[in-house]
Amino acid sequence: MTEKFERDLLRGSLDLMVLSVLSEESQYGYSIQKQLNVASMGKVKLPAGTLYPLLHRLESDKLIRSKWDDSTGRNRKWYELTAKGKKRLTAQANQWQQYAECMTSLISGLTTRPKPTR
Amino acid sequence: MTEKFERDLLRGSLDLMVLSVLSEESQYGYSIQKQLNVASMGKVKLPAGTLYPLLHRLESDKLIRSKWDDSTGRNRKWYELTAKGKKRLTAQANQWQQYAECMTSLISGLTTRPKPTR
DNA sequence: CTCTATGTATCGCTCGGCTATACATAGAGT
DNA sequence: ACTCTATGTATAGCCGAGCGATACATAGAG
Repeated sequence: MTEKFERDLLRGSLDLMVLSVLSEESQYGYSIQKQLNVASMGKVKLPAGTLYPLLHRLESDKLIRSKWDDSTGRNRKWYELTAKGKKRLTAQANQWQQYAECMTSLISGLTTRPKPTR
Repeated sequence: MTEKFERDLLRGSLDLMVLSVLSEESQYGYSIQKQLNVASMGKVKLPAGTLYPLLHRLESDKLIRSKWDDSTGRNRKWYELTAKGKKRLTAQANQWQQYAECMTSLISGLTTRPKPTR
């Protein structure tokens, strides 16, 4: 039934996904994981081995910044977007839109493409 | 201006792209390359080092089959979809559609998501 | 007291995209 | 003739990301 997306499908958009869920407010790793799962209706289940290295990479790229905070009971590492991260998010989202249009026309317009030189 | 898509964005859909352009008729590597470039308005430029190994992989997976033919003047390796390849194309296309919807709602619906447990 | 969910982290494998390189032919321009 | 570009296919090797496995710690439920 509703199985997960194949691993490589997500390859190019995991950054964008994570930046997206961080765009509204601070989140910690585990909440990002859960939220993406819910938002995708169970089709995106980021393994911890994917998520945390990804967050570390985004942070070392200065797209997000982190802060440990246990004032909510649990000691969690909260992430938020930097200014650079917000710009990146917009740019990535726009690029993804173009990419999606491109793919859609490719998939649906199978009968209207030019033929190879014979 | 119109720059190429970032490498990883395509990572998960190159197979689908190639299968798509092969869905109508036989093509050879170079024509696939050109056609994807045109169809994407210059944003997809598959390097030969990407394209040919990809085609070999698809062939060893029995999704396409090849045949050398120089009856058109140039000796080219023509590829066509196998039955398995056609099924895969349909499945991949469907999965991509779902993925696209998921991503779109994620990107555009930034204000309507649930909040993390505080 | 145990079991599950929560929460973060890293090692190492795998696999695919890409650069560089190689080689061959057709056609156009000088 | 010669050169240059486009056409055409192929592979070696590097690089980087996703992920399974593993580790460790705490909260809450039963």
